[in-house]
Amino acid sequence: MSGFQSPRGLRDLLEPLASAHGWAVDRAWAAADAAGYARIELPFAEESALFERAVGGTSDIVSKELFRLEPRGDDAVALALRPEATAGMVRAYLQHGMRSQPQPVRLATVAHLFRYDRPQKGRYRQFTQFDVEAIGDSGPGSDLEVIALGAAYLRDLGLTDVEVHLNSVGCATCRPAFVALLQAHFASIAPQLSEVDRSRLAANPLRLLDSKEPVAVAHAATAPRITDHLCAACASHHAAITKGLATIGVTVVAAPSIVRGLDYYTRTAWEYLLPGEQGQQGALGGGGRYDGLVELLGGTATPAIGFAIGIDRVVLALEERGLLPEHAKGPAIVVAGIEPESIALRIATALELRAAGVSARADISSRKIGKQLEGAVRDGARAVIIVEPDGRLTLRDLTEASQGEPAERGAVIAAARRLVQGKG
RNA sequence: GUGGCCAUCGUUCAAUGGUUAGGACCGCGGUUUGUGGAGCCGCAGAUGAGGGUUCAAUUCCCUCUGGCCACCCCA
Repeated sequence: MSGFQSPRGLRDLLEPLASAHGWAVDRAWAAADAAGYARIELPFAEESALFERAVGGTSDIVSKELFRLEPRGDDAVALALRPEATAGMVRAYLQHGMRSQPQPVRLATVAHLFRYDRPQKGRYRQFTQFDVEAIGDSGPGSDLEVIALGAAYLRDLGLTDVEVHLNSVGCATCRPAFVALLQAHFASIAPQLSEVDRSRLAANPLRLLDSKEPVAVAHAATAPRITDHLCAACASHHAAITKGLATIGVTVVAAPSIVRGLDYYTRTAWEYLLPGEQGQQGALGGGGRYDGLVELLGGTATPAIGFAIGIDRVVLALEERGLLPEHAKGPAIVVAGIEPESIALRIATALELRAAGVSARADISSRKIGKQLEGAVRDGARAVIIVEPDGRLTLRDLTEASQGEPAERGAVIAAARRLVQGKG
């Protein structure tokens, strides 16, 4: 053993997970392309201050989970690895003057993110998100479009029973009154609340709704629901979304416990969950409307909405359900040879096969031909091409256990191609 | 960041305060020398790291590292 191992929370993806992960990422880009969302690739690091502003300096994500980079030389600004993608998205929107494009600006990315968190299954220090944002539209249409896009992505991967757990967190007009109402509801049992919950009661009462403490959970059941206390504008927005999702055919579950801690979040908040395995790994993804963020980062007031779906969790869910796509096996053709001197010729032949669109690899060993055949079988190859001492080639069909006569290169390669492609 | 469980070949299991830590799978080689996954034979490969207790530790204790679970939070 080498003595080195991957650092905590940072893992290697081996097959078949590596292929599955890549597949889920490819499908994410494809889903974005198909919906007319522009691809954007963002840097892995940004100014720390961007995250402190966008995510909130007191949030866990910034206060204890940020991977801060050691400053070097005369760097003017402190940098950090990105813990989420939205901040960079909005930064890019502002930096590149996208407000002069038709609104909303539709952007999508697949981002590798970093959080200095305590790892668990489905939670790693480096993870990947499919991130979609529609910036510049305040109507319920952009909510519907974005929510449906995420749900369709998950459904198309095979997670056909995704549920959208939906809530509204109101706006600056209606939320303060509701928070006060909520505070009053919990104040009556304050002495029985746990210490964390009591501090939440003072600092962020909405969080009481998703507390895990039994006392708070019990009391939350009878708590007022924000969706019953929205202002007229928020209420009609929320109603339009609920109705629209029904039309679109998305399974919706009302989820009054979905809350967001920061002021710039407004109205729609949702999570993508799978029934049956809710809990431990949390949601597959989540999204929300953040009408206050662009302005917070220095732009003019601009409404926006987006979601992030955790690719790692998606792959985990697919794996647990046996829905991972069969990953590509070995090459269709293995080029073997009788004599060690033929190794270069074997490789040249494999190259030619690939150029002809047939996956192939050469057996580069000096093993006996029997061992080479055995290796080809184990690799799942369809056929073997044997390089004869005279340089001619013999095609052997491994499925039929039949073998042709030695022939010239072009003819054998063409035959191999027919064999492989004919099989489909 | 808090609490808890865990750690033996690449994988999966076994064993013990005391000779060379055992099996299976995988890998490699052989099976008489140019044709297939079996069988048979053989080879390689581990006590995560560092301390401590002890005549003796893989086994008991501590620290570290890593994994998992719950919390926190989130994807």
